[in-house]
Amino acid sequence: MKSKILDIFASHNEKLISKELKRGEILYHMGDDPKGFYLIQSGLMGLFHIAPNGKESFFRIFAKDNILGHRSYFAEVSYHASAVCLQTCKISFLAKEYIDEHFKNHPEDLRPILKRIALDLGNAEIRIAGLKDKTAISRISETLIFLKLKHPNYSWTRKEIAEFSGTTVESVARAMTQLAELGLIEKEGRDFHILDQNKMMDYISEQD
Amino acid sequence: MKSKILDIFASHNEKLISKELKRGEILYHMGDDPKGFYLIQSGLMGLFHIAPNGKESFFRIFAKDNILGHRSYFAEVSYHASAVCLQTCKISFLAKEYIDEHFKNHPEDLRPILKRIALDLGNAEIRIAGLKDKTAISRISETLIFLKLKHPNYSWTRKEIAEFSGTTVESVARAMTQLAELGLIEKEGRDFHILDQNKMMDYISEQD
DNA sequence: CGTTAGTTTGAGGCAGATCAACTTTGGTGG
DNA sequence: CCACCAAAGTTGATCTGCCTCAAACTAACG
Repeated sequence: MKSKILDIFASHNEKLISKELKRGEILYHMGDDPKGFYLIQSGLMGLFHIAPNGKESFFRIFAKDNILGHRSYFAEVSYHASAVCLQTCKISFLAKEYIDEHFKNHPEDLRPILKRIALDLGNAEIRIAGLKDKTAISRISETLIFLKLKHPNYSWTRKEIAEFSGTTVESVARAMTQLAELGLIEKEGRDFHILDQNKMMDYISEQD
Repeated sequence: MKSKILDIFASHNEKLISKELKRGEILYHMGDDPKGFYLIQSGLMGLFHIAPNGKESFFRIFAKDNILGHRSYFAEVSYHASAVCLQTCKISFLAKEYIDEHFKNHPEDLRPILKRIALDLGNAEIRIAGLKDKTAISRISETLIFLKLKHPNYSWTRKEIAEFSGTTVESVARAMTQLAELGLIEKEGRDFHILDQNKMMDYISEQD
């Protein structure tokens, strides 16, 4: 069952503006005001926060058929993070006015978005708790599973893994070396594979 | 402008179940399945996560006219945290079935809830970033401002401040001593007052 | 192949947690 | 009303996980 959100884009075909982004390009910046929704047709995007001191945090991933920019639109605030292209993307943009109109006519379509955001809020809060009660290697292991299972073909960089797990590039390198020695993952060039997810989950719970 | 959510409770007056909770009592536990919405008539509640190793995280505050249990209901998952009474509460409970029905008939009422959750998601993610890029004293200072401005009459404990800021009781005590010496806050028994919020904000930005 | 971005490894430092001992507060029951 | 005492808060000493800094290595792309 596909989200009804796609229908909003489908039914406004002639109003859509297409964009193409290459790795590293930015779709929108922290602090910008939301102008509408972005639908990812293909590729991979990440939502990142950059602190005044330069430290980056990686909040969420967006892939094909995901929408971007919806949280700030509904919260009625400017973007709290920047949307960055991880892998060449084709993106459709639909302006605010059409979205306003759509939800006025189809308020029941709010529900799948509410569900998505409610899930994301739960995940975010679990990550807050994890930053305080889990070790670095445990968060890194979880992140490897999460990112790799979600996008097996994309070769995640150590930096992305670090920013998602709330650690550093060096800690990720050390953790991955250790996990490889334990036979839980396998390194292949810059990429990696998860060899035994169950043993890895067990390993995570031991780390307390 | 009051949220329309209150109307859902008002219009189901005869269906409501009243509860009264005293400090420390639990409204629902992590892992329980949502059975409906809770509306706080008076008092103060907190949403807490307890890790296997015993470490607690304080996610959100709920006061008069706030609803509780809505996130899990819309996410369609069990509670990810426990709702604990901080100050004697009067609470109304409205069962799921009435809520289902209400939103089927009034899907436009989803919007204020979506807004609330979208804001909470933003706040949660900003807290994730802050745990990595801000110092302990900076997070503690922010937490003092946030908690005290939101509920000036409630005497927040060092433990609550610690669990909200992602630090420890001892770090909070030390930070508060320091902030008092700087003339930014004033300690009065176990309670405290913020003397100069602007200077305190400046102080926070210096901590990088 | 050469260049550069990405990765690894080592050494060292430190912010903040932990552990422990002591003090203060404020509620309550005699 | 006051004395008591358990809970809350403070302070000092120590410890440690992980970050930081630095330097060498290597994959991948043009």
